[in-house]
Amino acid sequence: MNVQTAAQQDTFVFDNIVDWTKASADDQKVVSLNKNETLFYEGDAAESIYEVLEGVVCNYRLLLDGRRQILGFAFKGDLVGLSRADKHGFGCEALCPTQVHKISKYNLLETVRQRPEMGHKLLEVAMSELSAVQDHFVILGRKSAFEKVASFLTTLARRYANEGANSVTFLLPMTRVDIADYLGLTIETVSRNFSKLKIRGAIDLPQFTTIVIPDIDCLEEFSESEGDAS
Amino acid sequence: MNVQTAAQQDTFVFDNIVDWTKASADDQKVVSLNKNETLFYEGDAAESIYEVLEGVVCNYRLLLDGRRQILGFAFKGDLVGLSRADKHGFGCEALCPTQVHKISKYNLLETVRQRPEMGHKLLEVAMSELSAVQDHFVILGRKSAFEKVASFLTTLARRYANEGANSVTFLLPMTRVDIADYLGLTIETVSRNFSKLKIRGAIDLPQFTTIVIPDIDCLEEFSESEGDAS
DNA sequence: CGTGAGGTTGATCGCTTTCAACGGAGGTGG
DNA sequence: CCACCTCCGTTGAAAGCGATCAACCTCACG
Repeated sequence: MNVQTAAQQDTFVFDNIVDWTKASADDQKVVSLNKNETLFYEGDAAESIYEVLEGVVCNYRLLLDGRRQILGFAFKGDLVGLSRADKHGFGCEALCPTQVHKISKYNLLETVRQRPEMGHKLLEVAMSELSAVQDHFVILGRKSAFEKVASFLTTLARRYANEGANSVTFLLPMTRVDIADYLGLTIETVSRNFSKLKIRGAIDLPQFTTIVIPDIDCLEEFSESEGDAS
Repeated sequence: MNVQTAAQQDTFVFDNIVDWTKASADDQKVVSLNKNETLFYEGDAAESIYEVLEGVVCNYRLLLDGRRQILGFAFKGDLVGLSRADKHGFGCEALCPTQVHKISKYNLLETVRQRPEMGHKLLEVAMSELSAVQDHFVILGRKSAFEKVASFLTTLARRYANEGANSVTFLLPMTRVDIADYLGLTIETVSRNFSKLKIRGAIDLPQFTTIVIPDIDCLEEFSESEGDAS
């Protein structure tokens, strides 16, 4: 559900869900979404939760005047739509062609009732979410634009990098608008700080969507220590 | 755990916890804290969770250079320290004389294993947390300083107001520093926007810590519609 | 090729921060 | 009892960062 979730946790979550789906019911189905298609809107009845099988979705909230805040991105293996209320508190849409596994909330809760250890695991997923959310608070509330962008790319880099690797190349699944709405910035500011990171050699951008990070540790240093050197 | 939690939910949460504590164990104890005393630090072993019995605490994260982000406030009836990891991901300290109920995490998990419906309730608490967290994201990422302060006071007002009442007077449990660190602002900006709200008649401040809100609905209008009138 | 969406870069504006001075409340000691 | 001090909050002036406005670029697609 959130981009902060570390790679190991993904696997952990994924394993759990596979477990549940095998365990619980047979009315579950796969939903396919194209780029920019909506999985559900804020206010829709929250009858199901979803597991991302392939692709990326984002959760977002809108203000009345159209301002948007992206709450988090959900990658393969992440859960979306977990909510106590009977209505979704946020919208969710695909950033690229995406497949999700639709899981009836009723069945899920039934399973939890019947099999305590499932509830325990689900609780752990929810708690992972809560802790994943906290970096994002610090980023939004207390970091400069430069640090925000560096933090964001560092997190993505660690997600995409192989175990133990310190360099990585990947394709950005989201646009500059999405990044801006996630970090509480404008697209121009995001773009300028991409350039700034490029000038300093922390990243390379052979194409708009291709990110090359030669040294993740180096990039990470920019994420908390305002680029004060000129 | 979070100031966004609505009053009804508090009661709901509180009822649950009372239930658990009766159900589970006998090694639970009450911890008393004075103003500014720490319940636990970021990185401490997370062996217990806490229920606030009286007073207010805040959860916060620090950056290396001392910048602080308050993640949320926890009032009477709220839970603190829920976490999947074995270390606390944030610090927690009292804002005023406070009593908390210390609940061994081990006992809690044992209870959940033995009594599935407890896990279900705990899960609902965690999910309430997640949804409570989302307003805060919008506030931090997409609102102006004026809207942030108005949003904050509106939430507090609804928490302290009697059921159905549209006006309320209460004492702020937190300092301007705390508010600033919660909203991602400086104390000066918080102070200026308190004054701005006062000039517009949305609030009154007979003393520093006394907030008078004659019309909560009116105050709320400022929380999403930038005070564009002069 | 023409067109449009997405991205970058430059110039300027304005909100929030920073720096600084002041004021009130509470506590302590002479 | 009052002078003094410190903490917290407010207010003013100036600086700086990110937003806004605007022009241009790149690429995919018809």
